[in-house]
Amino acid sequence: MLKRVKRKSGHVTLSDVARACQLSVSTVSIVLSHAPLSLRLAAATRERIHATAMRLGYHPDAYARSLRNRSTKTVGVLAYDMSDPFCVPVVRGIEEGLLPANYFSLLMDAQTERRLFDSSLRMILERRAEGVIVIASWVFEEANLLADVEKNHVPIIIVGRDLTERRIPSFLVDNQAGGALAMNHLLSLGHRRIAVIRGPEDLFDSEPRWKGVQLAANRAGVHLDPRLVLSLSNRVDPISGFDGGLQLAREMVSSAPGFTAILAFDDLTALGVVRGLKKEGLRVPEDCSVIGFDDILPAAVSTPGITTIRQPLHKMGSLATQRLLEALQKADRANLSAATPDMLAPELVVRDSSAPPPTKARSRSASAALRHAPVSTPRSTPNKP
Amino acid sequence: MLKRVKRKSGHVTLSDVARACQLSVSTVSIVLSHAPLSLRLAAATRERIHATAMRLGYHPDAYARSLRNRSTKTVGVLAYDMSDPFCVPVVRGIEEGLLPANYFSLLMDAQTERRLFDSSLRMILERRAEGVIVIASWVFEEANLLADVEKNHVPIIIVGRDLTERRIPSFLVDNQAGGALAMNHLLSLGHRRIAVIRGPEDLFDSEPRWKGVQLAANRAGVHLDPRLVLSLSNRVDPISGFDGGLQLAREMVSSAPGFTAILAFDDLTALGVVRGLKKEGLRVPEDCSVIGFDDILPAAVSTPGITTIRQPLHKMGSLATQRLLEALQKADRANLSAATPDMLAPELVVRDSSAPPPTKARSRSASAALRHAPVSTPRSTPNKP
DNA sequence: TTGTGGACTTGAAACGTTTGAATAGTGTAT
DNA sequence: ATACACTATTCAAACGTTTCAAGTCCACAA
Repeated sequence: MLKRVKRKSGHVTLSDVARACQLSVSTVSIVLSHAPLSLRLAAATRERIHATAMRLGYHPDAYARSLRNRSTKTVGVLAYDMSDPFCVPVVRGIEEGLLPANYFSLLMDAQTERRLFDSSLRMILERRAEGVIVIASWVFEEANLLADVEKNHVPIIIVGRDLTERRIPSFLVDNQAGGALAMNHLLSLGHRRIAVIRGPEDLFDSEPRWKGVQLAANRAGVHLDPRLVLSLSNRVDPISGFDGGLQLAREMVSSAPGFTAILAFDDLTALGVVRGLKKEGLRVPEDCSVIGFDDILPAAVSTPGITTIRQPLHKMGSLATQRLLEALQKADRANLSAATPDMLAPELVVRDSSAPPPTKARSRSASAALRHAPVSTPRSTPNKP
Repeated sequence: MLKRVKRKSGHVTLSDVARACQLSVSTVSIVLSHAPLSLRLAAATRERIHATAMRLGYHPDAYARSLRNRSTKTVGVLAYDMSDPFCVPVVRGIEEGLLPANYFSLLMDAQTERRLFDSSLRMILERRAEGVIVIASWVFEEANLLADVEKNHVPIIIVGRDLTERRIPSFLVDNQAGGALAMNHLLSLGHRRIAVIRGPEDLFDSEPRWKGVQLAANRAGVHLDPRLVLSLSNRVDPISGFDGGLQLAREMVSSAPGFTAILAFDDLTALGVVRGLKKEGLRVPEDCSVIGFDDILPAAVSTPGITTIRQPLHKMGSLATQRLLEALQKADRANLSAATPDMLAPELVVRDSSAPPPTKARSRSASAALRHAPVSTPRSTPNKP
């Protein structure tokens, strides 16, 4: 039985090891932290110290160590909502970037709550993260905490949203290019009467994506029927897009049928659309094609697999990390700043939810189209091809 | 312009605030930490201190504070893989339990890698978490680090796996009941020729789930054709079940057709099965019903929605947290221990992937069944109903 | 004996907090 | 005047580390 001194915390400390070895704390520290001095120590002593530390289950106190070293090797990661499948690959990308640099991620989940966003950021600051990566998709208010981040000279980077207006380096997908990519895919399959479900207003991505969609349509001389352009309402939680897509798809089928494809704001919306179309008796892709955006897991594993525009989420995370680490490398720790966002190229992923439009003869959708709304006549535009 | 002393770290400290206020560090600390003594201080002073702290963007150093207070208010959460949709709700449940208690979660993602599991646990220990919750689904080796956890008197709890053999409190779903629930659902719909896809051997859940399935089948006097009982191979990553389900479903259709339902090990497997059946020209649920297990997001948003056995993931997380917090409340910090696992009741969630078996007259599946393998004759069993 | 130098080990200060004990300042009753 | 009781503020030590400067030994050369 060990004689057990009344202890404050249950943790084994350096001095516990030192006592057990009959050596000073300094010596033990030198050995266990592999300081250069340890080479000057008798090999036998080193051995004894290591053995004892292992036997007692010693683990250095990161808090004391960081205090002394003035370095925490920690990067705060503030995700807006970990239950959004969007966040997961980004976080993974960040962690994989951090690992080889021996940095450690302090992951906070804001759960789409403003209050939590603030307290998480405060936490990150208090825990002395050397840098912060924010994964933000919804438009968060001018958090005055961001000012505190700057006052404390903590470099910050944002993923998924453009905040270069505040000179914060931003990594995001090129939404406009993505919107165009999606539209062009449908056009190239031969679709002309295309419904669009735009994102909610409070989401940064909505506008540029829609712009890309319009641009591509205009360029091809395809008219977008206003009755077939609806918007999701502001989201309350990450998967509300599903219900939105389901609802809006059904509405469109009854109010303005005859479209042969739906371009949805994101994958969850697209999945909702598929469900809605099914309820209305339409098959995907035979009667109506569907395309999403993001390429999250559910899009890949549902049947039919959802054709979508992939955001390089993993890459966004790892690039942001790269950038942050570079800044941390520099001794001066100057605040990062950037004038233009880093826009990553989206990528079309063709799965089974998109196909050429039904031939008029045998499709329910196409016959409806003929009945209510003739295919718009292509117009040539001044744009280059 | 502030005169700026050459500073080691960019962080604003108590003494910065003290200097700016012309007060001592103690005074400032007393006020900013809302110590009882602060009531004895002049209101004006308090005011001045708060204002200055805010102006400078002061945030207390959690490291120094924890060091001094010997309390980190931190619980380590070690998830086996955050890209598995299984983990996300559990973590959410944990965080929601921790929040009101003013505890803070230190989330580590082991990414299904043994090496990372170890280093994450070490990290958690070094960061002086007061307790640990491990979300483990695959069988991890006798991590000797777990011994260190005990040596340091850190209570530990496991979610998703029974480790009471090592006296570690365990929260998990009652897999056997779940397996039976799934089978009974299919039976009650009228299915008699049912295929089963068992989980991989290295997954703890596989065995009890299968046992429940068998039990329910026996009780109903339904024979399970060995050709229709296949196992997933050991998983390399969380979504490998999808490919497995896809593959095995196709194999079964060609090698032993005629079944009217597939009971899949988990939701991703079920989603794979749906895809596989589709490829073989079978419709779900018209030609073949499919049931999964877990109730993860993709199961809910795919079309048809996957009928599944819901694990109360959120609840598992919050119950584990409750239990841990109770232990932390007690001053003695005795190691937790438990002799029997807490098994939570699973819940049947009926969606659109399950339906009564096709009537023989018009179904492809049924005609195949008749051709190759007649429906097994029900046998009565000695079991009670 | 007295250095001298090497090999090995330790003392002490500092990191940013908190907190019980101590100090200065100010009336007020003796 | 002195003691007393406030009020408002500060001192100093400690938490567990790391690291530089400074020990202590001891063998061996002078």
